[in-house]
Amino acid sequence: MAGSVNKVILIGHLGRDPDIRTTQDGRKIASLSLATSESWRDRNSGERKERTEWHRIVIFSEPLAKVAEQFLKKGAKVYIEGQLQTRKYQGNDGQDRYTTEVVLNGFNATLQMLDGNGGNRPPPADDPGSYGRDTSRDTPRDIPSRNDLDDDIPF
Amino acid sequence: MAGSVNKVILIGHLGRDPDIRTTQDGRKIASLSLATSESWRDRNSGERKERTEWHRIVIFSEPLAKVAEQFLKKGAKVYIEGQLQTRKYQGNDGQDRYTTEVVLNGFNATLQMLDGNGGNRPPPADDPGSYGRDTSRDTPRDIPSRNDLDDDIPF
Amino acid sequence: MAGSVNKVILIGHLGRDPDIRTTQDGRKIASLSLATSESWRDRNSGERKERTEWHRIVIFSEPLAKVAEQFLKKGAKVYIEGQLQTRKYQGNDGQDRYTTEVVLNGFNATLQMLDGNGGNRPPPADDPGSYGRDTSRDTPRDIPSRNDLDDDIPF
Amino acid sequence: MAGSVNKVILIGHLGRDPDIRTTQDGRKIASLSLATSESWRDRNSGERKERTEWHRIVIFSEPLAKVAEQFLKKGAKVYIEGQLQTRKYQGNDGQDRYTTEVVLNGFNATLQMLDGNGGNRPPPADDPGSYGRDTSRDTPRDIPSRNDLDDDIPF
DNA sequence: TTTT
DNA sequence: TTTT
Repeated sequence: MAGSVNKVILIGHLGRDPDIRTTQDGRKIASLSLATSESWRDRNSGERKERTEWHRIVIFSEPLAKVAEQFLKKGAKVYIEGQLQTRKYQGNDGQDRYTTEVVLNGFNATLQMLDGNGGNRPPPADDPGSYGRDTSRDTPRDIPSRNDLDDDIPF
Repeated sequence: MAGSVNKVILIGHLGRDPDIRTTQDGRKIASLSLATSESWRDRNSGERKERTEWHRIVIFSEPLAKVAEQFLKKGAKVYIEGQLQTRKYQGNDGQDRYTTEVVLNGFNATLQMLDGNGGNRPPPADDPGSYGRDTSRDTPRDIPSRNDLDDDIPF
Repeated sequence: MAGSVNKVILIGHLGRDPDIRTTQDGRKIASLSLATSESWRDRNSGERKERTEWHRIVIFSEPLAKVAEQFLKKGAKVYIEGQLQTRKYQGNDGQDRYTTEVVLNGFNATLQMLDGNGGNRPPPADDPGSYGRDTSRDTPRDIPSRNDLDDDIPF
Repeated sequence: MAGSVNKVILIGHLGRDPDIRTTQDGRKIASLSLATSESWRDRNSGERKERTEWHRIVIFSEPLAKVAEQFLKKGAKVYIEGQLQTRKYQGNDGQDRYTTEVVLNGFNATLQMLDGNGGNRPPPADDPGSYGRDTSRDTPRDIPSRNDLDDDIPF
């Protein structure tokens, strides 16, 4: 479609260590569970409210997946730029289900660490601290089909 | 949480006319089905590929919902800024399911028409053409609980 | 710096045809003059106000520069994603001056046409209508130094 | 203009303590000097390059200006969402000059602290840590005219 | 499941 | 200098 944009920008913390998988043809894929929260004061009661949202992040970009593997850990604060994708999968009961993910496929994706050491682990000697855009895979053709994944459980 | 960001930016076309509902306490809520597409040339085959993604947009901001109701129609091209929210609902089989939506709640939300007349309808005399940020409802407290909605089907 | 982001997102109209220049080593660079406007009703007087902002866009990404050259024209509506850069130049009086530009250098840049024909010109037979991210030049090293430009007037 | 967007998203560090001024009618305005950096490896030489960009941030939104005054300090890491504005001023030589700023005017603006304590100062007892969108001033009418400022030097 |  |  002419002039389409699909962009997600998130800043939040990882709820657990990155999950790293390998496709049948040897590429690494990282999945992150990212929390964003907002808090506000209720107009009526005056009490403090907080709402946490959990996001499923899937990193198909291999350089970014490797960064996630090496440098991110539970608790890490990150900036993420990706796009929304919803995919169908079969539930355990055989029925179709859908899940929406924030996909980083290198074409348009960014991952930035916002704390010094990517979580609660002491920083490695070669910790990049920051991280640029993946420039090695930059067209959508690089998105592995879901069939490449050797998992049978959606997430 | 300190320093959290949850932002979605989309430009696409409506797949159908906006769906307008009314909460039990009389507020209007609009739902949009928005398509974004990307196309690229396959690195190997050289053939042209296209992928369309459908997004469910829910407008809790009443001014923006009214704009949607009055001015948007199937085919309209829009710019949307909102945030990601995933909510649980009961499937027909009684099981928990989840759906992820792009929510415009006035606190952080934008809706802009990018074509002259909001779709394939001739423009009304008072067509605003553009549309600013909702400034009348600007805190999360304005988000109606899902229980306010008189629907029993998620979407 | 660890975790830095520099991003500009604009939707507006071109005030004139793109200006195309060629560097000494043969690369094309396009400059755009882009208007964004906002309108609102004054809280006190109740009258309608409008403010237009002009942005100087510089496209170092050669694929995007070619798209600008071929398909954009005065009046075209575009979506632009780039980054802020301020550079120093010598005024006619020999004094230092500064100008801030929105730079599209392929590393992080997007240009999307939002109207069918890129302005008031009838669309060419091969009008792409839309336009993807530049993926051929995707690191900052591709930014031509200003000395490459064969102009002596800043803009 | 129909469907216009003017948005800047920055993550960087403050180069100095915020500068707080007061308008003639008593409103606070904060100015920040914010650095963003990018680094990459040169394609030819293979050496590591870094480029730092300095941004002038002007916070007209009074709640956000107060947050800046109370909680930000040289070295603080912040997320900023604002819009581009270029204004004319008179140089010391009487000639017109222009400066481009990232303006946070409450209508569309966000300021988030990304480190615990807003810089190198120990966190105060009531440090908010994070900070929501200004919702008390949300229309452009709140932008003080530049004439309100009691400065005669642009920055 | 994170974080403040 | 654009656009509505």
